[in-house]
Amino acid sequence: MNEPIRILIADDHPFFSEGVINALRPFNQYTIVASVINGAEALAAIHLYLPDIAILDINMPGQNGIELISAIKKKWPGIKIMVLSMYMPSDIKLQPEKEGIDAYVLKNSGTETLLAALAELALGHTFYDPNIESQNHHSTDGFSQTLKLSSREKEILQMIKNGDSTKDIATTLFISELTVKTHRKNIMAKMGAKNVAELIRRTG
Amino acid sequence: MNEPIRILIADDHPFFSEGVINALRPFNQYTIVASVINGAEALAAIHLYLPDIAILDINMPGQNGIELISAIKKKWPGIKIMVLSMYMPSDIKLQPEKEGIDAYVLKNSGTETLLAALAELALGHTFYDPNIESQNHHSTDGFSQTLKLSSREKEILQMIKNGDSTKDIATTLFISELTVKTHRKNIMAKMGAKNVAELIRRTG
DNA sequence: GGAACAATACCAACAAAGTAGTATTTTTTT
DNA sequence: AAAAAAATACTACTTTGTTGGTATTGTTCC
Repeated sequence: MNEPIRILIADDHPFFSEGVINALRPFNQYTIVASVINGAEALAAIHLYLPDIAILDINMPGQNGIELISAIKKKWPGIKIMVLSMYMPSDIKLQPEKEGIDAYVLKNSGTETLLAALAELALGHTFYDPNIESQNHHSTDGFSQTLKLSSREKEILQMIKNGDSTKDIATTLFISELTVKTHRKNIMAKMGAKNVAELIRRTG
Repeated sequence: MNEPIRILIADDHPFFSEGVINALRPFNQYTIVASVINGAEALAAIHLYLPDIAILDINMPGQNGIELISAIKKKWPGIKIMVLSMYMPSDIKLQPEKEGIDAYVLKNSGTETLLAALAELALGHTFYDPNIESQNHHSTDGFSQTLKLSSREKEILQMIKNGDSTKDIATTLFISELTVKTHRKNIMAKMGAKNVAELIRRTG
């Protein structure tokens, strides 16, 4: 028998983690070395246990999941990252590799999908949940541009989501309202949203 | 030994259900009689198994969780309803009893909270997760009116959150755009929001 | 029966957001 | 150094959303 594959799981919903642990119990090629509930604990636990695979929920409170992933990949490039989430933001959906995500699985998929993803990771491959396509395909589908937002755009998106108006944003960022409008327009286009409500739906 | 308390669990995330089942396994006063993944299956399973307690996720795809609850309560008034959810919409938070909810527990609470809630239900009491208070307290705090929305307002709020425009809403509800605008205005006032983004922040 | 609430509809004025372009400068990547 | 991407700013126009009123009808609560 080979060495078991060491897995860390980070999710702020204890029952969910327990469900995953339970699902993996019969397969002794996998060992759960730690189960944590936020990003800070995840970093500490990785330092301590050096898992082969980190299973992360990217919608945890406190910090940005994407930043957590890049922090992990920076320090420990060898660790495979699996994102296990409720839904997948459309920008990530299109180029998960760029964010350092080796696999993603939807939470409403079952054990089979999780096991398939783990098996692929063990082989050094990637795995992206096929169910993700049917999740919410909106009008943008058909021709998909590079939907990745620039950091300025992400900054402004965040402010929009906070309820800041174009004027508010222009004032705090010391730029013209017109510039903010341009960013806004580009964000909308990239995310395929036609108003703020849709924008929020598509970006969590 | 008394009869075990029969529980049904409905959640569209299999791992989560497994986690709950696993957490309850050591306590043989509880039996999970069914685990389903949507509202329609829940109704069928209740008909078949007549559980004492139904644990429901109100954010399941397909149908409205609140409507599911009232459907259950209408046919089977004796069944205790526990809502187990990621977050709690602020209107429900304020008067859960009115919606027929006997207990609610946040998904990021642990086994202890779930067991406490089940114990209270078994005694015929209600239980509302205390962690819910700290979830999101925003600027409106200080003077809190009765923020309860009428059912029409809740319906329209939901459509706004879905990204529907005033015109869209008027068309689907067969009412005047002006009426929708009035509702919109009243919703904004009751929720203390000045734009759609804030509205969404305040209502999960 | 009266008071309060809910749902409907309207008006007017204004603010903000969204659509559709062009264009310049700076930064980053190749 | 050239190319590409990002950030900036502008014009002009359309649509949607927000504010602040009034008003009628029906329902529900006391």
